[in-house]
Amino acid sequence: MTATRIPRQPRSKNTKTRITKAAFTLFSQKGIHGTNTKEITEKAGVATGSFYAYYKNKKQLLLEILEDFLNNTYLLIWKDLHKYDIRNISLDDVKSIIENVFLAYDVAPQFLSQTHALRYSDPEINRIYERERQREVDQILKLIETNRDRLTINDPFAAAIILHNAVEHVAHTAKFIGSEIEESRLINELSNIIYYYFVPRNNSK
Amino acid sequence: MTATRIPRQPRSKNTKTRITKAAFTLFSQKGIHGTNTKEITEKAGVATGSFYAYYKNKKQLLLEILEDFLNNTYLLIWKDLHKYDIRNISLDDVKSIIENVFLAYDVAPQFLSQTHALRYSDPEINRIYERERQREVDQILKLIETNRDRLTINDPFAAAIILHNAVEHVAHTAKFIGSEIEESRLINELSNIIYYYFVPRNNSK
Amino acid sequence: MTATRIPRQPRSKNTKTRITKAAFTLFSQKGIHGTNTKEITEKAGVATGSFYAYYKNKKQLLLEILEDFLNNTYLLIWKDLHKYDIRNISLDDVKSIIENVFLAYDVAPQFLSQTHALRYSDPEINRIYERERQREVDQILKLIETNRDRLTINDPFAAAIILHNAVEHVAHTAKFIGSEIEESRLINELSNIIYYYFVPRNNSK
Amino acid sequence: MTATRIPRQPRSKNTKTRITKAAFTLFSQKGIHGTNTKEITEKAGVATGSFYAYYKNKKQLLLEILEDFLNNTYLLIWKDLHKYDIRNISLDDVKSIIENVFLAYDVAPQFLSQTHALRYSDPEINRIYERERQREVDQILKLIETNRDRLTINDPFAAAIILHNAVEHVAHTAKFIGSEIEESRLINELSNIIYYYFVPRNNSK
DNA sequence: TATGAATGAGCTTTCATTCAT
DNA sequence: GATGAATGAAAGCTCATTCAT
Repeated sequence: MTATRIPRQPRSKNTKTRITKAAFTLFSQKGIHGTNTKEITEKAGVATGSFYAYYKNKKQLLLEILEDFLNNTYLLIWKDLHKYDIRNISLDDVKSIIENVFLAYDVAPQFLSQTHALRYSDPEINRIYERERQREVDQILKLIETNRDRLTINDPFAAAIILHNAVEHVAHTAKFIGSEIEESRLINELSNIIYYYFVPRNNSK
Repeated sequence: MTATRIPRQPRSKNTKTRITKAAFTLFSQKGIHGTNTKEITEKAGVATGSFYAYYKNKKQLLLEILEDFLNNTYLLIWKDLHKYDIRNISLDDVKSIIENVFLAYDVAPQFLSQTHALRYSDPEINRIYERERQREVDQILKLIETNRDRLTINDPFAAAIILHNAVEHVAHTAKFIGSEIEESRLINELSNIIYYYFVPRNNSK
Repeated sequence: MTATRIPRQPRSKNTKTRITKAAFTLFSQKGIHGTNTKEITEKAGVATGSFYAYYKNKKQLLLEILEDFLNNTYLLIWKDLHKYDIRNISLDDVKSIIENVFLAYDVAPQFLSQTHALRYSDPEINRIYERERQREVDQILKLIETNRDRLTINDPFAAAIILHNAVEHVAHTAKFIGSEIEESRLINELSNIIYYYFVPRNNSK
Repeated sequence: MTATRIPRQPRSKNTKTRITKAAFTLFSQKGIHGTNTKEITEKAGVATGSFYAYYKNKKQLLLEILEDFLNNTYLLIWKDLHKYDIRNISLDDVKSIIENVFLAYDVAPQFLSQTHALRYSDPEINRIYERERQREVDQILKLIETNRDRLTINDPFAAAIILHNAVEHVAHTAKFIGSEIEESRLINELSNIIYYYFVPRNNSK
């Protein structure tokens, strides 16, 4: 009924930005459920009403922030995948790709963790993440398909899903679940697994 | 002030069990945040007050249920890992292990998904999951260590973490994230990746 | 979803009664729109939550109070109409009937006025009032029908509606709209109009 | 602080008119309480701030609209009453007067219904309606007084109030309360009642 | 004069938890 | 042990009104 305001003047652009930034920070720090609108507006230095002028409700704010984040930041890591020439791909190339994914998690680890957590209980959050995941899987798939004749991969689509999933979640685990092991060791070994999956080594140990 | 009641008589044991079962079902169906105590006690056919006789609060209920579930059901899948003789391990053995993990997720997929989602915002939930994860990683690690000399694995601990993570999350993804691909294809390809990581194939394509 | 509580214990019977009474008073004094739930619960000396244990919302409270009031108090005035023997009805009988209606308005004039005002903007309030109105019109209609052959009334149903309406609203007007004239004068003259409608007087002035 | 603006230039006259018209329509459609200032200014195609340039607040807008409406539209029906020569008044004359009142309710039935509803909770609204009512009652009273010696009316003032009230509310009821009976039947019978009150019929049935 | 972004008091409603019985 | 009525802090959201531009 009440249409949300579309900022036209610099003043209000500022207001919306301040709300978004405050929400981003608080969601990361205290969790989505742990943050209420009052806290957001207070941190943003803005009135309660302004919040609802720009966002229909808390949920819509979250969806917008997440979508922006994934589009602007997250995707970038996987986007350049097609640049690699799989015929000459080296172990270091693989390592470099994986390192980039790990780095992506450093941009806003808390926020990613908080929203990721909601995938399984919130269909709308999931939808946004899924769209992104499929884009990323597609990048991997294209890389495989391009050189399929040179690879011993039976099911490229399944492989793409699994590889994406593995890299993604190992990074995720490394960042959020304890610190029993250094990241570099995980990156190294994951690189090995993937590299030797693409480029079988000789059994001549 | 009132210490949490430890059920001794059959009648109250029944009460606690009924609360636990009702909560498990509702948490799975409606999510943790989506379930309130009134619903739990109503479904359990028990008075509101009884809830607090057995549980300090809603959170403690969740922790207890989760811990029980992981101990009694979840762990079982990985427990028998040491039975495998890695010298003679076949692709089908690997597939069988992975299939078991996938099966585990069928026991209570909704509940797992709901609680898993809270790992990243709730340290106590995370602690319980972490303990479990470490136990499972240990099983894999033992398997590797036993045959280390026969394998080309540089960093067994890192490998164990990654392998566990990959299997775990591919299963997770298969169950909860859309159904763009049949599980069997994921299981097959994941088995390939892991098997050929352990048992390098000849490069003689 | 949350079923409203049906009071079983004396303690809670008391609570519901206190809410109802407080609401009745406040609605009368400050108007329906002018009264909020906080005021009601405060006046009732009851917690906010208790309100919603007994009533789904403010609207439902109003409907219940109104329905009770009309059933228990309001109807009574018209109920005994059939006792009158129209063949021997006197001007004083008519006057007595009208006086009773006027008296009915003294029981809770403010509340009647407030709810009456909502008939035209609220279909549910109107439905309740309409049911009552039709019952009352029926009483008048029965009285007319019984003696139709002795009366010069062309359209008894229309007449019943009009007579009911006139008595009702003259009483209403007398109570709520200024005090430019004494009630007794209105009662007297209204009695005349109705009496001479039933019992035509001679034109021999 | 800022005095309410009195429109002098055509442009602003237009603005005020547009606000008034939009408000009239919305009040009629959605009720007074159901319409907010944003909706009004949006429908008027005017900025929020402009509203407060012309009206102190929402209430004042309503009062002005109502007063205008009663002065310009409503009163007209009763205004010509003195034209009737009561010595030769016919049943059709009475019917014609009543029909006019009924017609008046067709001009803006929703608006009348919405504002009428507020009489009993809002003294200022009531004041406006009362002034109007007294003007109308005066018209009837004059008609009676002019021919008092020819009539059998004991208390002309009371009679005027009652007659006005009856006509008014039967029309009101006919328009807003269900449709269990055709208007024409109500008009006919009401005309009978009033006509035979003025011009007693012979008892020679 | 006109604009529309910003304000914030105020409202309804929920629900984990307590406690008298 | 069990009951369920009562609690009240806290949350989300609305909207009449103000005021800088």
